[in-house]
Parts: sequence; C-alpha cells; structure tokens
Amino acid sequence: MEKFLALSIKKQDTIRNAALACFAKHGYEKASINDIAVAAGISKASIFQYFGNKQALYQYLFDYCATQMKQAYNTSVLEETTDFFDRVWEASVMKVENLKKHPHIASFIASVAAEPMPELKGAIFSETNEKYIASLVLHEQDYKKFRHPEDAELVFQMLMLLAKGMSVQLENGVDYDGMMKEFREILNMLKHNFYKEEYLL
Amino acid sequence: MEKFLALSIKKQDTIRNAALACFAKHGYEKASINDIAVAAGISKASIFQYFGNKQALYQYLFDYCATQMKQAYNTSVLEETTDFFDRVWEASVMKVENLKKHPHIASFIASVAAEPMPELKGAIFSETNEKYIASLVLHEQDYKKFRHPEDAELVFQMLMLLAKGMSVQLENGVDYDGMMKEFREILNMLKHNFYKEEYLL
DNA sequence: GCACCATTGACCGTTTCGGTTATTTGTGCT
DNA sequence: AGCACAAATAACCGAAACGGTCAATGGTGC
Repeated sequence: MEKFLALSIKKQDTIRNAALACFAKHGYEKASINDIAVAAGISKASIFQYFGNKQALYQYLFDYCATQMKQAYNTSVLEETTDFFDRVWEASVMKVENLKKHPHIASFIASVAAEPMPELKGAIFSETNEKYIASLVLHEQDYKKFRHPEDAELVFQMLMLLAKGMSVQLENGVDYDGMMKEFREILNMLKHNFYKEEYLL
Repeated sequence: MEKFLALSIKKQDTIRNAALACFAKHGYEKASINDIAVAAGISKASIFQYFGNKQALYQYLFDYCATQMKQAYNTSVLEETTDFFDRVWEASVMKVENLKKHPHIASFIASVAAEPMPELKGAIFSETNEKYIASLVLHEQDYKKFRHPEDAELVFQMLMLLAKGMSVQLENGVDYDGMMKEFREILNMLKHNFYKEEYLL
C-alpha cells in the first residue's frame, strides 16, 4: 500500500474514485477488480501491485472514508448559530460542500451499510451523520419564534425528509448550486410563513 | 413463458419478486440466474424452463411492470380534487398503496433507467410518474388561497423533494403507515401556515 | 405399478474471477 | 547512444461462476 501512496495525488484520486464508485454500485462481491481497473483507466495488475488484494483495497477505502467524514462537519459553527433555519442551512452547506469534494464517499458508505459485514457497520455511522444531526436539534429559544410552537418538531422532521430528497437529486446528477439556491429559498419561505412577524427582519 | 403462467399465482409472485429484487439490486449483467433461483427458493433450471433465457425473463419483468404501473394511478380522482394539498395527499396515497402491493417494481424500474439500454428508457418513464405529476400541477384557484400566492410554486417543488425523501425512507424499510401519518400531519401543518385564515375550516 | 410431467442435480463449454509472473515500457543517468 | 532500474501491463494460472442443456428424479392420478 506504500506503492499506492507514492503515486501522484491526482492518480490516487482517480483510482480511489473508480473503486469507490464500483463498490458503491455493485457491492463488495459483485464489484470486480477488472471493473475498477477499467474505470480508473489502468491495468488490473496495477491495482494488485498497489493494494495487494481485493479485501485490502476495500479496507483502505473504508478507512479513508472514515477519516474524511470525521473532518467533514464543523459542529462548532453550528453550535454558535442561534437560529434554527440558519443552522439547518449551514449544516446543509457543509454536507453539500463535502459531497462536491468527495462525490463518491456517501454512496460508498451507504453501500457498506448494506453489506453483510456486521463488524464495520456500527463504527462509522454512529459518528458523522448522527453527530451532525444531533447538533441541529431544536433548542428552547427556537420554539417561541414559531407562530405555532408545537409545529417546530414536525418542521424539523420535514426538513430531514427534505434533505434526504435533496441527496437523491444530487446523486442523480442535479446541479449542486441550483439545488442549494432552491433550498435556501425554501428555508426563507418557511421562515416567513412559520415565524411570528416580530422575528422576521 | 406459458409454463410460467401455468404456475399458481403465489408461486408466480414469489419468483417475480425475487427476480425484480435481484435485477434491481445488481443490474442486468451482474444479477445471475442462480441468485434469482436461490432467492426464489427454486432451482436454476426451472427458471430456464419457465422463461427460456435471461433476456426473455428481463423483458417479461419489464412488460409486467409497465402494465402494472399504468393501472396504478387513478388520475380522474385527482382531477376532481379541488384543494392542492389534498391532491398531493391523494397522489401520495396512491403511490404508497401501489408500493405496498408491489414493493419491488419501483426499484426495478429505477434500475432499468440506470441500465445502458437506450431503447427501453424513454417508453416507461414518460408514462407513469410524469403523467401523475402533471395532474398535480397548480391550478389558478390554488394560488389565491396562499397568504403569499407567490409561494405556491416553491411549495410545490418542496413537496416533490419531500416525496422523494419519503420514497427513500420507504425503500429503507421504514413503516408505511407511520410515514403516511407523518406526511398527513406535515400537509395539514403546511396548510395552516401557508393558507389565508379564511380558507381554513 | 405405471404413465405423465413438473422439477432439478449434474453437466456443458465459455467467461470471468482474484491473483501471479514475465515482459514491456518509461525514465533518469552517464 | 546505451544502461540500469522501477513502473506498468499483457499474458497467464487454477478455480469459480456464468448462461444454458439434459437426463435423471420425484410426486400425482389412475
């Protein structure tokens, strides 16, 4: 695996992305090294040269994703943001910026979770997503801004669903910036319709 | 293929579901007849007995899904429903009822679209989803109910995203009825916050 | 016990699998 | 130019899995 790390960053990235995409799409068993090699534009033998065997490649990708995801979310910024909708917005921006930079990580991790490999599942998921959602959670000061404070929690759940829908769209190739612009408008609209007037500037 | 249709309805259903699930999960090339046979609890040879070869099985499943989907949406009911949120609700109920009855059709069709088979793609997609969304579209009478009529279109787009997020949740095994209950509550909440008071009973 | 037919275990030739090795290719040095 | 050395790959390996076939099996009505 030192062989791989000696490659240029660009080539590393190409190979990693090809491997992540193939494993994400087909799962561990059905993704063949040949698929990955073709997708990366190199020979099958090179992949064995770099990683030794299939399982070691998979493990490397998993570890790589784990460290990347831990760096992805800056939860301290979220804790400083007092308004609920702004907090959701900032978390979404983080998520999308991360998705832009590492487009295949999310789908790879999702595919790992679908794999019958019990030992890996727990570790990564409890970090990352759960943690970042936890820092979004409604505070006491948020409720009172709502015209109907009892709506706040349902709005929260609605936004989680909305985020899931957005993820699907982004995976299907929808333009990132256009999607984010639309989401910003949606959040503003919700604010204007759900908040008491005194909390609208 | 007459051999297959001579089977009991229950057995047909088991085999169809196994095949749909396998093709949906792995795609045409990577889904093997053996996978399907095991999933269906029958022998590989039987599948060739019933369908002749792999491609014929795939074609049968595609045709089966096409006819099922055409029956799925009762657009006339939608046209009779005057309120926008109610219309969205009824369309969602139809969609979910259909998903309950045929849990694997949606994911199979989605996987067909991802397949590099240009000839099939167009046909089925322009039917079904597009048509049912078309009958949801905002009418003139809808706009004026909104406190801010210019919000209506964005609400529409938001609901489309929301529906996508719900589909993901349902595919991931989330309880149908619980999800629908939540969605009903969300729609009611949106109505109460977006509509002028005079349009709330 | 026998005829009938749905079902399947065993098998076919071929392809693809993960993995190895010997050869080619590129590169820097003299 | 020629040489040494490493990087990349074409060619190859045995094993497994592929789509597909077929003869043997097993259950059912008579």
